[in-house]
Formats: sequence, structure tokens, C-alpha cells
Amino acid sequence: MSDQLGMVFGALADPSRRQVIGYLSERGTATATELTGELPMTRQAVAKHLATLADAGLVESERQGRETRYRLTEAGAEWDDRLDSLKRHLERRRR
Amino acid sequence: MSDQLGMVFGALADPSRRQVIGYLSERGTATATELTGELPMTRQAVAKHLATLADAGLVESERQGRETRYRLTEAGAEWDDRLDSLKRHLERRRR
DNA sequence: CTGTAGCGCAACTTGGAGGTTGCACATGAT
DNA sequence: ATCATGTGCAACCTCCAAGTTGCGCTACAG
Repeated sequence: MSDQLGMVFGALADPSRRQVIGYLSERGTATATELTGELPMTRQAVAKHLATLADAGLVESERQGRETRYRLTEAGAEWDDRLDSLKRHLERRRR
Repeated sequence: MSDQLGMVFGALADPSRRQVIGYLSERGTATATELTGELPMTRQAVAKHLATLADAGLVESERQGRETRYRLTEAGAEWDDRLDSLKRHLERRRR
């Protein structure tokens, strides 16, 4: 599909994926197996989320030896910032 | 559910719903029947999209006589602006 | 009061998202 | 050479989103 914006929003709609973005932002890089320790699901499920994020252009991967390390793309880092702003914006508004 | 941010992103992930936001931004208000003329689907489908947008807090409705008029909330109007910025941002980046 | 225009509700179908399990393959350690 | 670790692929299940059709109710017009 070529609905770039739609893919990005679709990727961001899932809380697990937003959490992955947060972790990658803190730690720089991570493997699917590492992230599995942080999320209540199997490695394969995490891998699917990472694939979705990669399709949306928010994450990129590089194979190093027998592990595959993921990191945020520039677009992904920008969205991590926007997510912070949006959360604060929502909390302000809630009262 | 209480994943406010997730609901917003989920709502924005659908191109038809983004289009509805655009129309409401241009015209101020519209009914489901009016919007049906602009989208390749039935009135009930449009009504569902409007309900999704309302759940996400992007749109609100008011019944006037026998029609129900929808308009953007403040949050919806802000997102209409952000969508414009994002589209331009994406186009710049594409080259 | 009868017709018709606009809505809402409910049932149903279909496709895809999110998750699991099982297995095969590659790579580093012993 | 063998074993363990990390990955990828594929099949499968379940649930929800998106859309349709059909029907019944409300409200304005004649």
C-alpha cells in the first residue's frame, strides 16, 4: 500500500509499539529478544511489531552476527518527541 | 478502553476518516448523508466513521430537527492542522 | 393524516491485526 | 563436531474493523 501517513498512524495506534519506540529511544538499539523481556508476549509477536514499525519507516534493522539490532530512524525519533508532547498536551487538557 | 492516544491514532489511520476531517474543516459542519456524497460508501458506513471520530474526541454532533450535524472539536481542528504539516513534511522528505 | 427524508439500530460477511506454536536455519561457544 | 542462542518462516486461531443490507422510528411537508 502507499498510504504512508496511514501506515504511520496505524503503527502508532498500538500501545506495545509505542512502548517499543520508547525503549529504542532510551537505549539506542535493541534486539527482538531483548524487547521480549519488556513486553508480555512472545518474541515472534515482538518481531511482527518491529516489522510493522519498519514498514512505516519508524525503525530500521541491521544484522550483526547472529543477532538483528533495531534502532529508530530519524522519522521514528521525531515521532518519539511528538508522542511526549502529545501526552503532556492530553494531560493538560484532561482537567 | 482508556487508551486515548491509541484511539486518536487509530481514528487517523483510516484515509476516509482523514478525508472527513478535511471536509469538516472546510465546511464547518456536515451531516452523515451529505458526507456520503463525497465518499464511496453507504451512509451507515460514514456514520460509523463519524462515531469512531467522536469516540476519539475529534468530532462532536448535535441533533437539529431531523438531521444530525457534525463538526470538529478543538482537538479535531488541531489535528487537521497537524495533518497538513505532516503531509508537507513527508513530501519534502520524499526526495 | 399521509408521505417522505434522515437517522439509528441490529445482524451479517469478510479481511486483516495481533498473538501463538512449531520448526528449520545460521552463527558463535565449547 | 556438537550444542546453544538468536532468528526467520509458515500455519493456525481469535477477534475486531469496515462495510453491507434491512428495518423501524422521528420529524418535517403536503
